[in-house]
Amino acid sequence: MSPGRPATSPKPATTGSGATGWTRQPSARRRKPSLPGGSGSRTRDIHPRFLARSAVTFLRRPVRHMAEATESPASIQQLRQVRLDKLTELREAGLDPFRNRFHPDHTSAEALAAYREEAEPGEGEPAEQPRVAVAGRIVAFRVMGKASFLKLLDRDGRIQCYLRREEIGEEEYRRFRKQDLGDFAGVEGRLFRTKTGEITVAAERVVLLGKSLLPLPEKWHGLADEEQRHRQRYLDLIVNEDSRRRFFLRSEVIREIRQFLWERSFTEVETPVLQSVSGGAAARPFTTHMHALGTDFALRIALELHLKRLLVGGMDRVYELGRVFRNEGLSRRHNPEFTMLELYEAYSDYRGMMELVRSLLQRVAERVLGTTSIERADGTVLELGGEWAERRYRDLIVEHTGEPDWFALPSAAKIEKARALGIEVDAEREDFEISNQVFEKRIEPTLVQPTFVTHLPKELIPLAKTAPDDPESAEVFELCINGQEIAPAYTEQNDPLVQREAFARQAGEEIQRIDEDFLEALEHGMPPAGGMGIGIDRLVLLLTGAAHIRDTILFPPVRPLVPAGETETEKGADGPTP
RNA sequence: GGGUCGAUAGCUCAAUCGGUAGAGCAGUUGACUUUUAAUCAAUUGGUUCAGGGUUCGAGUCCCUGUCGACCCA
Repeated sequence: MSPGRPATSPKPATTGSGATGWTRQPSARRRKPSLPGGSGSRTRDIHPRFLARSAVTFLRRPVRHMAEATESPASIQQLRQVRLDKLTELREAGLDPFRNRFHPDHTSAEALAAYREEAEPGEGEPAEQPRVAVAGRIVAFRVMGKASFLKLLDRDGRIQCYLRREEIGEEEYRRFRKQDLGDFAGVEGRLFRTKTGEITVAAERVVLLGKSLLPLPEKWHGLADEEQRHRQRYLDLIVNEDSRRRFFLRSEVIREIRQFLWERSFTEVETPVLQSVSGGAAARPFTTHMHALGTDFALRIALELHLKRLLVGGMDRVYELGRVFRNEGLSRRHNPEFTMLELYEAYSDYRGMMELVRSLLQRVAERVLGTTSIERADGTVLELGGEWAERRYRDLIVEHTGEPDWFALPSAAKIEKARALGIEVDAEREDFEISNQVFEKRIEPTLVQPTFVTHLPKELIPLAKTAPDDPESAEVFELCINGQEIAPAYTEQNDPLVQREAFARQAGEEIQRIDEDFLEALEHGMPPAGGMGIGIDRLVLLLTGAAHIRDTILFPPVRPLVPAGETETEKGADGPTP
């Protein structure tokens, strides 16, 4: 009986016909019978999990299909088999398809820059161009009879190489024509300019450095499937130039930030990711268990409380650039795991932070993009240069609600007004929460050019000092750019008694979540300070105009690929979360 | 959680009214010594996400499920 196939199948298996080696003997029949061949070992030696999207569909199938693994993606197995055969041929010819030693002395960009324009041939002067050794992945391969062109991709980009049979020898040339897209190769030769003007390496030697067994995605359209781009980011990086550039840029942004803070005498530190009380922000933490101490821990949701302990300890200018975790929703602008910069400067305040964040962002944009003007996809230009606007939170609310006495209105009137603005507010909300809904939904999206929004209601910000000129407000700002919050900054609260009260108000019933250890640190005395945070992922989003925060994260979270039926136990073990 | 849309060859995508599942790239074979999305000729490759239903006949219509994208909460 044909396994897994109903007896009434419209395509009855043709018995025996699949027993020959299907990869080497493509027969004349146009349509293969249902089983690709009896060579189970050939298809079983790679788990289908590794076979791109076919893995997704394969693994979602009912378990009974697992028995028929040999029936799984035939075509990709054939492509792979062809490359395996080439690998064997190479080895039989005494060549190592994964050889170790090749030392490129130029990257692609360095090689292109090394070309000497003044040594162009003509004028009776023979071309005398530098000899270079480059290495990379073959991403284009054009064979034209006795000569071939190929393009190598390395960290700087692409460089073209030109191979002539006459130059590298018949045997070597024949071998090289068997090279596949995706293989790594090293090329040595002199630079020249082709008649279409491209600077190219005229190969004198070509070395295979690493064979690839699986095909690259399509060269022109790249990899389009969003999920696959995240699961197999390495493929995305190879074929999608935008993505490649964005991640190198992200690294440069971080380097410039470190450099800037170094110049301003900040000390970089690392504080614990695992914390017994995760504070410093209002967010649901991820929880875990430490066996050694027999205690539950939470992953940090902010860096703040530990960095302030360091202010107490005398590290006057301190920062951390690290991952924080918030067990909340995923969206275009939110990822549960993200990278944050937090810095604290003793004897500074929110005004000092304004100067610092503006200098920092202007410097980063200038160094990384070469300009402080950023054009969005819709044509709007974000201008980071010059001075930035400064608005009070209350003034913005009054302006946008058209209600001069907004803050004097009773709750019911506020809710009614908010609903009239199309904001859903439930009746249980406190007054400051209603106002903040208006701010987040209606005002923030309008703040496209850099704007410091200052004097937020102090209920929102328990870790900042009260503004001397406005007892209802905290002495803070939120920097908004491109319609979203980029950086909050405070004049930090250093009065331990006021801090304790604010924590108690915020914690309400959950009094056990107050970080007593932090309060004790404050009681030893903390210098006055300004503090600030910047979401690095959002900053990269802003600088690159990426559509989604996931596009700024190399490996964003994805649902694990697990064969159907294996997830049940895990679900059971974890239990439902309240 | 709700709504909308989607899943077809390794990749990017077609498939008219429900009537023989196709193309380009990649692969294979051949031609070609300055190409560049090289070109030309031939050719391999399919569980149309899964399960059920309607029908003489389903990639297409209906139901259920899985996964994903977007919008909303």
